[in-house]
Amino acid sequence: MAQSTQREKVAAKEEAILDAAHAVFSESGVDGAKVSVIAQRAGVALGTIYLYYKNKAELLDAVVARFWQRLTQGARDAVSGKATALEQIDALAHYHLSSILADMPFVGLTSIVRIQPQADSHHISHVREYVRVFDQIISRAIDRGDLTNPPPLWQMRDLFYGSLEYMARTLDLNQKTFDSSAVTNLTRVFQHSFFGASEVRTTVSASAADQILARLDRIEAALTPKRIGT
Amino acid sequence: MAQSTQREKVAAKEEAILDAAHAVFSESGVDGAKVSVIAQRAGVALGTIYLYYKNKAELLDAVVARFWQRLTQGARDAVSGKATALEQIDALAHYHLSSILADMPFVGLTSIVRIQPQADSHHISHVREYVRVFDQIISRAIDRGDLTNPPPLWQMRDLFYGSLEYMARTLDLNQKTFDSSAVTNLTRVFQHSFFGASEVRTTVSASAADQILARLDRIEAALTPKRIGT
DNA sequence: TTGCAATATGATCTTAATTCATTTTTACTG
DNA sequence: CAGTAAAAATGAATTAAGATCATATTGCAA
Repeated sequence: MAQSTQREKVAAKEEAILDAAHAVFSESGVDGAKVSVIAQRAGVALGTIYLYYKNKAELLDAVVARFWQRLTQGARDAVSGKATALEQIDALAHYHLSSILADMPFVGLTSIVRIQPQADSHHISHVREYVRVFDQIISRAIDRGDLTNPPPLWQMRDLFYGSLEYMARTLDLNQKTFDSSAVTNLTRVFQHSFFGASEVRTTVSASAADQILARLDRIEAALTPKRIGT
Repeated sequence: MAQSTQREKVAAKEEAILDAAHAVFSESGVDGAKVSVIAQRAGVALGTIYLYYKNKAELLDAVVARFWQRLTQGARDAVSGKATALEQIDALAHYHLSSILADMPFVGLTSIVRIQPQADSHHISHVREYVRVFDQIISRAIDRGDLTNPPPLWQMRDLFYGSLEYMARTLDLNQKTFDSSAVTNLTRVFQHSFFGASEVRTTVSASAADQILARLDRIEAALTPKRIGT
């Protein structure tokens, strides 16, 4: 700890406690994690933990909160470069799956937080913030008219995150690493079920090329006055 | 307890303990549940619990095991009357969603069991048995040739159960009861993404077409000031 | 350097899981 | 039906871990 100000020292210690707690919770589960071990790992005395967090449950809350915050930031970054809704969905799915896979033991824990009768309002608001990344992608696509006759947003959201969490569990259980086919297929589901206009599904694919050509013609025509940069 | 034989008495007492445990775990969560309260609720002395189960964790395991067994039986019954794969999927989704909704506080708990380092092999095998109902529907459909070029079974399975669990959580969170549109839309996703639309994926180089479409989307997005008609 | 407020410590307290010596019930025998 | 040995049940005592708090240490300003 080579911090100058007191504030920095305190912040660093808080970080150390959260890091230790994250590790110990991941290794031993919530019940198995001993506060004394967390304290030891963080290089502070047992009582110090209770200076920063009221009890074990609040410590877990803090670790979970930090987890969601980081995840949210990462998700925004992952999506930012992509143009179309489907590309964004694909990028988000890729990011989400690889992120939770990288932290599986901890992710298993987070569902626990929900159980605590009180105080999960924090938790919920963090999750809300996180899934807003997805919601915005879809909302924009709907505004743009990309989705014809879409189901309620929450159903698409639950389909997306529910599928990915379960896939992550399966991959983890089978000692597999990231599987890009899972992401591709999920994106494809979105494409076929929600994005693809009803005609794409009903009429035959043979006309796909014709459709594309027709659309290119339309775009080209629309572009003639204007110019597109690289 | 008006049982005649000793065996029946013991079985009845075991049932009573499991019932009490199920209730108390649901009400208070795993940590909050006191074994003494469970014992009281079951009408036995504290020590008696430990005659039937080695510790609290094993008691939870037993409750969870019974939960999965009942769920499996119910799922088989729910599917048995239906003829086509899509009807069976719809019936299973309906059954699964309403079942876990009816027992949400407990369902939240079950994910915990996975955390315990040891002994979840039981748990996993129960879950495997349960999801076999789904797997068989899909396998038969594949054999029958209903699915052309399907994704791996586990991905469809995780999509199915993951979506439903998340939908259940959302409904529960919003104090909603069963929502049949959620089931309908999930079934529709299966129909459009896996069952129908065989040509789309098989014939035309799907990836190439997708890439072109994605690029068109990007171009179209870049044109946002100008609107392109259909 | 001194004094004081902010921090940190870990022995102590408390609560709840688990054990086990004792009691009660059951089932069998003469 | 009494006697009795095994099985089942009990709850006081033990143990483990979370939480508290009186005391000690540190950082900072005058």
